[in-house]
Amino acid sequence: MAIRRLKRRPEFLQVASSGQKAATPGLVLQARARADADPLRVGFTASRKVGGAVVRNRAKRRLRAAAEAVLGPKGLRAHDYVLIARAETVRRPFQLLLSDLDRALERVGRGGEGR
RNA sequence: UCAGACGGCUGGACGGCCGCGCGGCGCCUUCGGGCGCCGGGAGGAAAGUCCGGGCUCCACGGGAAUACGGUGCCGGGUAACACCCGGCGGGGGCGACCCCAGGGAAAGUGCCACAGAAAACAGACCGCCGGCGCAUGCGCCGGCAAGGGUGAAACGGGGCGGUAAGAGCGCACCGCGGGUCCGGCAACGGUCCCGGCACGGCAAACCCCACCGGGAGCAAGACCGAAUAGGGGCGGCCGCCCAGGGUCGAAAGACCGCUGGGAGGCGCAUUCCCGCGCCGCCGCCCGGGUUGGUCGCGCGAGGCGUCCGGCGACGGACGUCCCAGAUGAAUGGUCGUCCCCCGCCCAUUGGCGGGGACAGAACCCGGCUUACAGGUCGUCUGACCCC
Repeated sequence: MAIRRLKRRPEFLQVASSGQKAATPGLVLQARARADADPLRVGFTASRKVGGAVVRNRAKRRLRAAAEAVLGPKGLRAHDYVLIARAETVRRPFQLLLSDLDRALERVGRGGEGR
């Protein structure tokens, strides 16, 4: 299934300022509930701190693959998620990266309004 | 076999599962799109953005001079270059080869740290030689610049003669300068003759000479498209000088940018000469397009192969292929097997763990520069061994 992407800078800023946040060794997750009932949306961020262009692209691709696997079945409708890459994102074994995202999603969901 | 020089190629392989974006075809569609099949989807540097072009828009009238920037041995290659090839000159290496910003220093200005006596019209610290005086090694006077010392560099080099000691003072050689002739398209090289040391170095110091050069860049630019500003048209108001015209007036004159010209200001890199364009305020209408979308946007100085010309860079002919096109930015994620490297354990097989370089297209080409684990091929050089 195709997940809608966040693309505009204002959309990212909105999630960062008004959403919730959970940090794990492999990634940082930000989440925000929207008023409408549209499907969930997701965005990816990898700053210069992570590495050069090659490393940042690879980090985004791994986060995208993890989002397909975890957010697809478990993500909430009408939510915006932003996954932020860290230095570990590229080196972390993939199974651990998946469980990182799983736990982060749980922690964020507990604080929010739920389904 | 070892050591080395130069040039080229390559940049992990295979498979399973799950994906991304592009194109084509087919089907479906609520016209937003969806599904299926097929095809192709990162680099040698895609990097730095340092040169040269294509392309696009802007500026674009001519001449002279100036300024600014760049290039700098010669010949060739090329669309072009600061690139490449072949030479020349200088330097390094036993050699294969490598390195050089390599025009002009008798046009002028300037600089040459430290050290050293002295750093550029020469001069004399230690010294050398002669004379005089005496307390025989010092003082004074004169001659000298070969020797020592300093330095990146010391007013030709070292040799013979010569001399009190010395000095191109004399001689031959080398260097330097001028000329003749020969070879070469040329840079330049060589022969012979003459001169008799005059002309230190630095031009990546200013400078001089020769040649070249509009500006900005795909966020260029075009189209579709709410609002604002600028632009065009109409109406009104204001404005320096001259001429024409118009209105009012009997006239004097007054008024009117309606027409032409001038002055002034601004622009065309600067200056000069000629030349060209534009010219303030308010209202209404037309129109205008930031974000967004579409195009630009990949058939090209194109790749590969064969043959021909050329020492080579490269050129030509024929055949053949179509080969990324994203825009919060696709070209992948993951697992397994194998390959290579490293560490540890057993140390024969083997086992465990870790690692696999530099790096990601953004309009496109030609170069340069920088980064890079490893593998591989070819040519050549020097040593040693064998025949």
